[in-house]
Amino acid sequence: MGLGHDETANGRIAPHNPIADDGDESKFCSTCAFGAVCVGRGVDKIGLNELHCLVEHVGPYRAGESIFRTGSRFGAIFAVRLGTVKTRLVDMEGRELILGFYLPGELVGLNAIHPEIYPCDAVALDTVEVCRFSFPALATLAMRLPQVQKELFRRLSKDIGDASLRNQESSADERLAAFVLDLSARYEARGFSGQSLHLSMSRSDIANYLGLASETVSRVLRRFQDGGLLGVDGREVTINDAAALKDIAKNLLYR
Amino acid sequence: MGLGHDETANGRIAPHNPIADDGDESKFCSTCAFGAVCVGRGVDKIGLNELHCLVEHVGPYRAGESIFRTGSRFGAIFAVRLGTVKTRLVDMEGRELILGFYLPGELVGLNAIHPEIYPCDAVALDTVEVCRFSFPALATLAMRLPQVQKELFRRLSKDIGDASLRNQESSADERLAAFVLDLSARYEARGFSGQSLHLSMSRSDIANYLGLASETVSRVLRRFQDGGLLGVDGREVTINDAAALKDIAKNLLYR
DNA sequence: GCAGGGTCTTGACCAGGATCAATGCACTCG
DNA sequence: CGAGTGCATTGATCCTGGTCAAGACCCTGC
Repeated sequence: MGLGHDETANGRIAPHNPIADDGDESKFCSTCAFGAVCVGRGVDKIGLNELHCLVEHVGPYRAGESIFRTGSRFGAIFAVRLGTVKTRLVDMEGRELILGFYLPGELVGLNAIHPEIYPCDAVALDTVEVCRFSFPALATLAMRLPQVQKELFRRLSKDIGDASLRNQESSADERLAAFVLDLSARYEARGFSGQSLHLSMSRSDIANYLGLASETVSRVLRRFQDGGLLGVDGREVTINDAAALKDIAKNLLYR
Repeated sequence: MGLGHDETANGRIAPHNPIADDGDESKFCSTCAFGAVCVGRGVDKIGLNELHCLVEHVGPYRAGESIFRTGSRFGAIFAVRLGTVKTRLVDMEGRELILGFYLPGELVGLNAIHPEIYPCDAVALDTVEVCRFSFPALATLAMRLPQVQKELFRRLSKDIGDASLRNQESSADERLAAFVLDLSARYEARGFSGQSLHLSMSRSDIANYLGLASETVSRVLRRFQDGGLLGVDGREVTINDAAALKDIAKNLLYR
């Protein structure tokens, strides 16, 4: 904890990767998925303490390591504290299907409640630390604290909406514009810069997630750069014309 | 209630459309989304009664009528009792995006918990009756009955998994094979025939849902029929070679 | 019966993006 | 330092499935 930098798998320093710092519990909670429950919405001190007792800090994981694996028994959900996590399936031909990317403060593993085993892998894209919430304990707590139950319902419901919106068929340009704006908004929601962002994932991860070929991702980013919409330098992206991007992505955005 | 047939908007009789009959409460519950909670899993009599008290029967709706509309305040989730419901967005250019189809026994509206307004329309595809569950009441009940809470978590979680699987990029053949098999399995899970099924939705609804053109749906169905995989007669479909279909759809199925 | 309006089907053509292939680039390690 | 590796970029070609257009089929209502 309190790492001042992001050390990637190959040891290089990537200072842009934001951290949900919990050196100060209240600051941590302000960026965490359950922050609203703990801090903002009138949960009493006892409930707050119980939630904190229930949390277990895990990590760090290095890039490529798994937080959980497909098929293992579901026991907990995870809030990302540091780094970026992707979730993925691997089909029998060994092809990967990326389900989502999770930034600091976001919750991973909600899709495992139903099957009671994790239906996907959760893999660190860079150095990752997480908070582990035992789900049985959380559910029990939710029996007593309406705010906790409500927040769980909300989070689950939101993920349904987000996932089903992604089903819209759309062009490569729309998808990429929406992808960048979505990342930007999520960083901003946690108090980080939404203007310039670091993509922790490879082009082929992005492509896979968006249902495109990685070559297409390259080409579209290039086109956006040439058109002055984005600045692209490897995995560093700056948004230069958010309005134009929003216009391109408009059909994928309103949620 | 207890309608012995399905009367569509134009008055024609379509005897194949299954019904989640609740003339007998216990039979109804056996096909309903909450059946497992009420009947199968050790909820005490009091809890069962409370759940039944909370249910409100609504309908019938005729084809094209809305159960709820985008933007209206979220107050309840609905279990389909009779007929088929689709959920959809309409974008500013008036184009429709179909999010899902719901058969008897399935729950509609779970994606509305988060935004607290319905994020989509729910529209009857034929004559529809539903059970209305006030969500605040249900959440309150869930505070006391672990099985109810658990079932809600499970349903929400399942919808996340289902929605994100649909994001996989795949060919028209894969999508249609998976679509038919999915419908078949869902009918079967409720005790109806999975062998021969009636499609309540138009070709263009299917196409929209699958991210295809309706012409493509026609062509692929024709090809499946010519290949002996399906029997297709308008909206009546029979599955003749489930194994072959599963092989085509294999990458979209294992969940 | 016939006209009218959906929905579905079929055909011809076209384009967006996938695939294949080559090259560049950055970093690691021997 | 130079080979090796993985990722990113760019170009050339091909194919799936979308679009446009016409016709078939079915139901309804006059």
